[in-house]
Amino acid sequence: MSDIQAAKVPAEATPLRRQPVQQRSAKRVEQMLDASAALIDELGYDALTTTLIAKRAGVAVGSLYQFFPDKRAVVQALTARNLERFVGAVNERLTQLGPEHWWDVVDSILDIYLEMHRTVPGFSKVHFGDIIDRQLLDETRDNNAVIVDSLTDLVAKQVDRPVEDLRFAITIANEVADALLKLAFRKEPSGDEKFVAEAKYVVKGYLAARFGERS
Amino acid sequence: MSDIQAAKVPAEATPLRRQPVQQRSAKRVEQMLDASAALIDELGYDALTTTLIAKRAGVAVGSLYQFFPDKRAVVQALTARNLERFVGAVNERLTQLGPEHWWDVVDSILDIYLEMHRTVPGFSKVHFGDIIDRQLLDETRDNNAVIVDSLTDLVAKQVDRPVEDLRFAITIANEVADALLKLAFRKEPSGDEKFVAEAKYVVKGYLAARFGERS
DNA sequence: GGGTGAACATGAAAAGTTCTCATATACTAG
DNA sequence: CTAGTATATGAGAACTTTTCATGTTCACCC
Repeated sequence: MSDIQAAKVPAEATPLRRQPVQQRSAKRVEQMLDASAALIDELGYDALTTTLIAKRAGVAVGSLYQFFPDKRAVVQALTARNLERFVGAVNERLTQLGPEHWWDVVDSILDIYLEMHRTVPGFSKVHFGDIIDRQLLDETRDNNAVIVDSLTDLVAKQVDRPVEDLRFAITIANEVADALLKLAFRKEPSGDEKFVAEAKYVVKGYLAARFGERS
Repeated sequence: MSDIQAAKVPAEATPLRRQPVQQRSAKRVEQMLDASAALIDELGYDALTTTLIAKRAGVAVGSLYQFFPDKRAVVQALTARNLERFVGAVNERLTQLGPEHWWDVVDSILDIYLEMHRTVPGFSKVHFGDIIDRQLLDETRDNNAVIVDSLTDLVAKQVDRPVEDLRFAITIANEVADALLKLAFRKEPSGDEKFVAEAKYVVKGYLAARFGERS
């Protein structure tokens, strides 16, 4: 038993070169991610520089490389953090409100997504399913599946359909929602209302058709 | 009048530092784009290097900078070329087949998109509405509108609705199709059939609902 | 409360990229 | 055939990424 305990792997797809152990370094890593987020917002991904990140975070470049293998990993970690926050917020709201109809769940989730777009630095540029992951990460793809899986479980309780069918439909819905909300934010920095509304309409329409339910 | 003629701007949003005038240089520029496409397919956008592009294209780095202001511009130009080819193919098929029902037009367009994904180097990584444009280009967004506008004209002849409503719906449909087909190609390099089919289903379903028609 | 080893911090410099520019050659018009 | 422009080139200047040897801080133990 103790063997099994001891055998727990630190992290499957570790983006970090070394996991921060002490609190001070954990804090530093957070600072670096914050700096990255801010810089991505300000300058865009291409103009991002390890030196800049370090300077903004108030640390030496070397410290950055103490934990991250390379520049990509920094952005990857930021992406992961954004995803975590999103999933966390979704879970919180779902458990908080108790089991509602999935119809409302869609609204809740999209609202959280909108909220994060508007308030979390770097979220609009770097989140699950966005630019960088597609290019750099493959681990995140599994993370994306986390969302889909959570939702699938939830819906499975309300809809009598094979789970795989549900997962498929939710995967599609997830992708559509992401694309349309991104479009909404491209049209207008704070998210064009008309496009947001249409995103909700499309997603609900699709799911209703696939789940064979009405509200 | 001659003034007006002479005043024609070389190119509004010129991604090129200098337009190739002689044929030999035009060919060289094409070679550079070909090289970029191949390298992006092989190594990904991040590992792309101006030196690599030049070497692969069989030219000196300086030649690259003779025409492109920077690395981004190269990818931007590649994106533009991909877009042009796509629009060209779409127009060809549409005029070739004559005015069909928009239902079939959707199929045609998605099929062309699939075809290009499978045969044009770099298309899956860099095309209108993809990775790089979102980050680097804003001009391309207008190009994207070209597609939407073409389709809007086409549909306007068949559906009696305000043009702006049509344009909006087609913008949405375009975005959804792009997202879902990208998903299909992420699932499987040659495009997962199940996801491709669902993409068509979703797009048609949405448009039918918005256009208030059935097949 | 002092010792010890691991974790952490640092920044100069090695390695690698981007981009420039002075120089040389190819075209094109006349 | 000649001037003038377009194009080609690659060494190197400027800037980034990444390494690493060196010095500090922390956690734990006696």
